[in-house]
Amino acid sequence: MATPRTRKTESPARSEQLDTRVLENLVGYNARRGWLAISTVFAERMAAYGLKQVDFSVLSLLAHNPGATSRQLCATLDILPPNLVSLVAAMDGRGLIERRPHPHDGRAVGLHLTAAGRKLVREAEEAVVQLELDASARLSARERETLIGLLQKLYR
Amino acid sequence: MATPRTRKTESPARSEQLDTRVLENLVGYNARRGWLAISTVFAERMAAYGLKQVDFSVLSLLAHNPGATSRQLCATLDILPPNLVSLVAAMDGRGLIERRPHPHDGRAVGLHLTAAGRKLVREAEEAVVQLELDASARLSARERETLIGLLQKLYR
DNA sequence: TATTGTTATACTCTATAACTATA
DNA sequence: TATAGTTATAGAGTATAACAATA
Repeated sequence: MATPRTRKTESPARSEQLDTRVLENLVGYNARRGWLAISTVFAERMAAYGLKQVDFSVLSLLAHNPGATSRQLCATLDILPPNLVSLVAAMDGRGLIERRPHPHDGRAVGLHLTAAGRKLVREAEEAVVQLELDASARLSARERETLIGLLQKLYR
Repeated sequence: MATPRTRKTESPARSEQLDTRVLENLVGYNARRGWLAISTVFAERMAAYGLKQVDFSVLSLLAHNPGATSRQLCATLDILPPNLVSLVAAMDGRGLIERRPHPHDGRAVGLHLTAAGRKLVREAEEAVVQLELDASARLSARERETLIGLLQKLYR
């Protein structure tokens, strides 16, 4: 164990590494650490596109769900409406999305990617797929699928 | 562009649910959602003990690594030193931990659980184990182990 | 009366720079 | 010169209350 010279039960923390066995048996702890690892790579690579994780999620959803509303994005991504406002405004300011009146509901606004937005999403999705493969390089394709399936059992 | 009633490939976002297939194929997205799900249950149940996730991690680490220093906790949990200060102060103020001079390094402070701290950790660890089982109830014991192992391949 | 989108705001979490005392 | 712990502070991220326009 970690008993350098003298006692054993009193001061094991003198060694550099701590015993993390309890935490390492928790799904929550490991899910957070795993997410954090990927998150770091994501931030590094996607800075080139000026996209954070939420930004990417929103743009990608709009690419595959043209005309989606803020409310739908919030419900899908577990974001609170007030916190989406500035994000959407920023995307609009960058010319990546357009707000059009919703065809069936005068209160709502349909969000659509612009041509520039579609181009960026295409590149960004490729970059994310690659970054994910790199960040999970120690997993086989089969393991990666299994991991995703098990994670979805936690929240879906 | 947006053809409201006739076409079907143009405005799919009229339905309530959005197509999330791209995001659902990403490990990062799923790890975050999975962690968030457990995180919610954790917050609900552990409020009774006055412990957030970091608080629990720190106390649990100290239970199994008596005399660990702030620096070691920071390195282990990926916390920045300034952000641990108030946490440790709070635990001290609640009478859960004690700061003792480090035996071999005059700069460092060894952190130790008090009797009250040890009692709380014992109860809290039991509660967390139970909460984890409930939050991952849709996983078999084997699946839970697999999930943890795969997550660790992402960061360890 | 309920819902969409919004403003304003507060609270928490995370990050950076700089200081002190020891090594 | 480098490290452990700390202070102060800034910036993200997340939360609530309240309002206008529309249903």
